[in-house]
Amino acid sequence: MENPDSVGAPNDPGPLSVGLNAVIVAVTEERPRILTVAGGGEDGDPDRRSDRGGEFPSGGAALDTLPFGPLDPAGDRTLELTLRGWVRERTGFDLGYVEQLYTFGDRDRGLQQGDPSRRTLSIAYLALMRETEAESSGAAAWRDVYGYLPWEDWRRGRPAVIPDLIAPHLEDWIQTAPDSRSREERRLRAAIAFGLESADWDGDRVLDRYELLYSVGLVEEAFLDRGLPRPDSSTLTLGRPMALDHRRMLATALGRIRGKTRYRPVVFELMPARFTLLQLQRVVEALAGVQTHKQNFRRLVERGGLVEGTGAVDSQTGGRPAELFRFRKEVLRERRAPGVGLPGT
Amino acid sequence: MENPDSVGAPNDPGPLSVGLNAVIVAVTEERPRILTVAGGGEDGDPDRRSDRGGEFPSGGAALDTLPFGPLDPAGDRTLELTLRGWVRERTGFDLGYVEQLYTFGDRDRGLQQGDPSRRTLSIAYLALMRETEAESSGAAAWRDVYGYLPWEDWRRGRPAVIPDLIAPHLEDWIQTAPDSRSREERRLRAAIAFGLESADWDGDRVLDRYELLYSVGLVEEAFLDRGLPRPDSSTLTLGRPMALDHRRMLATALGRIRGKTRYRPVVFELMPARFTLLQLQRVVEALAGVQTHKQNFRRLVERGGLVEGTGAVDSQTGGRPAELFRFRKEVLRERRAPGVGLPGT
DNA sequence: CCCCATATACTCACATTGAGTATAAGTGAG
DNA sequence: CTCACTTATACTCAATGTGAGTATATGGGG
Repeated sequence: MENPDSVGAPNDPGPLSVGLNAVIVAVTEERPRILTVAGGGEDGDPDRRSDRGGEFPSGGAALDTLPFGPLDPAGDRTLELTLRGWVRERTGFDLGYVEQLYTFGDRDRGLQQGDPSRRTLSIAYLALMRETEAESSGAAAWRDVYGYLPWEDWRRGRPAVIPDLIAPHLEDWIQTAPDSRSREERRLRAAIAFGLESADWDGDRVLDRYELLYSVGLVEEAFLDRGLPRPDSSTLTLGRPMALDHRRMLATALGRIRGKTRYRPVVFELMPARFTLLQLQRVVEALAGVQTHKQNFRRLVERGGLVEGTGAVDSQTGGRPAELFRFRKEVLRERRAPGVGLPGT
Repeated sequence: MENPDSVGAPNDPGPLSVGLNAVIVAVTEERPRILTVAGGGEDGDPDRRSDRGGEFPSGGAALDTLPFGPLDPAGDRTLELTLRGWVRERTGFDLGYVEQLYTFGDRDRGLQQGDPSRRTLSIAYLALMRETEAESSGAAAWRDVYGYLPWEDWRRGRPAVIPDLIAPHLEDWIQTAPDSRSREERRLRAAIAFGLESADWDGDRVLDRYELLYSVGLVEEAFLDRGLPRPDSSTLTLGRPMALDHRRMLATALGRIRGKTRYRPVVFELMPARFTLLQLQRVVEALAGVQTHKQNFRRLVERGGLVEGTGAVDSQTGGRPAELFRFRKEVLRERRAPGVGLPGT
């Protein structure tokens, strides 16, 4: 990578930069986590990252960011290889499962970077890692996904912020619609996204919810993107903010994982080679953000042919020892859409 | 758009271009169709398109291409708006439903364009249009999707090309694997993709199948991309080829539609405001590429709350008149994942 | 008025799913 | 060494959904 600035000659990067972001997910201790690096923007030059915190409007602590790497036009054959390359280079991780998520290219997504004339495209990827491989390293930190998206974790019931904070703010937003037609649109959108007014909670609509909260001004990024200072504690915002639109990327990633879990055996990318059914269940629940009936979960994965017993047992359970299972990859041949369904599928 | 070349000054487009492609889908006469334009590459300058046919290695007739538009870094606020803009400009269509599909950025996807040193990124979008709005216009043509992907249409049973041509070629490819381990991998991949060896056909795996056929050399693009001449009739290839990797984009789009139909009411984007249940069924079948049980389909959409009767009837059925239905958007509030399931869900 | 075609209603066996109850097999306290 | 406790695993049952039919309704055209 001799030309780390994405496009054009070093002295004239041109109006358009392209880079790659990675949402690297692992589940440890029943929490879904992502790999973040502190501070830094997306100027395509990782080495200048450390001294750029001052460019954030806040002037305060740098925000968490997702790992970012520039795209070298003459570099690797595929975008995915580029991603794997710089992740290995900077974190030492060899990514396993990787899939492209979405390309973010709004004109004003660069506003936080102080140069509105330049457009930065970012191709976001989702990567899944096994918890055993997920050792923290250097400046990178594993952070709880639900620290950024606290309203998404329903494992211990409906989060209190929804009725206490989100619903009232949404109601205000609905009432301030210009006309009654758009008021009804807003009401429907809010109800579907957050499961209000007799609608069911749909775990997959993570991005809808984040974008709604952004519209309503309940996430800090809504202030930052307008060049306003970071709100102090008198202004209520939800979840830990991230740099640029990285939290939107995270929301996209979580929604994708939740959806895909249902029809492709992606959870196993997050599991060690052998695991108990409870461990598997906890990982699925951590991602889905809901609890499931234990006996039915067992029936689902065992009779569904997703796993097979190994004969070995794990005695560290605190009760009766549990058999260790492994993923049965033959299931891919047997079933059209093998996944781990959850309540309400 | 004063700077149609995507990146850098007009005289120095730089090593990286970014553009948008649209897979615009409509269903007419029980066939899914896409909007194509004849010939042309992706150099970011639409005006030069007409005289570029000679750059294709074939030297023959220009290949069908998907509509393409350059990204103006200083242009519209979002990528989607850019797409809507140039589609309106050039075809007169106001797109309704639009979603981002995938970003294609392999280094060698530009080989067909004659300049391997330049990398062209393309962000592909899926757009759905109602058949009534889908009037052909100018140089654009609506083409049957299954003309490009003939193995995907199972409505009249399993396509003969699968046992006659594809399976034997795949078997050769399996046998020529370097070692027995990769032989087994190939066998599994082929079986899953094409439903061989007791595996079920999975309609959603459209992209897997296209990529497999590409690997095996059964689609013309596999020759074109290596700079070889277009194979003559003595070499068997399947389906109508497209320029660059546009057929891969089409495969991505079809897979996405098929998957999404199952859990989001996207089909209605392709239907007129009022329709009979048989019309709806035909559209769903056209996209899914399979037939369904009529009575069960009715039960599914009617009892599932997806549609509601209007009282009006259509007497052009040839038998008993059919009631006209409309989409019931309230279903979005009532059900978490309202879609049109098909056999094997 | 009868035939034909399509629409629509209803039935039935079977699989899937949500929610329990019951039993098994470890650990550690006394 | 037995009991209380914990987790694992097996089994039951009602409700719902699904695949595949049969039966009936209602138009048009000879």
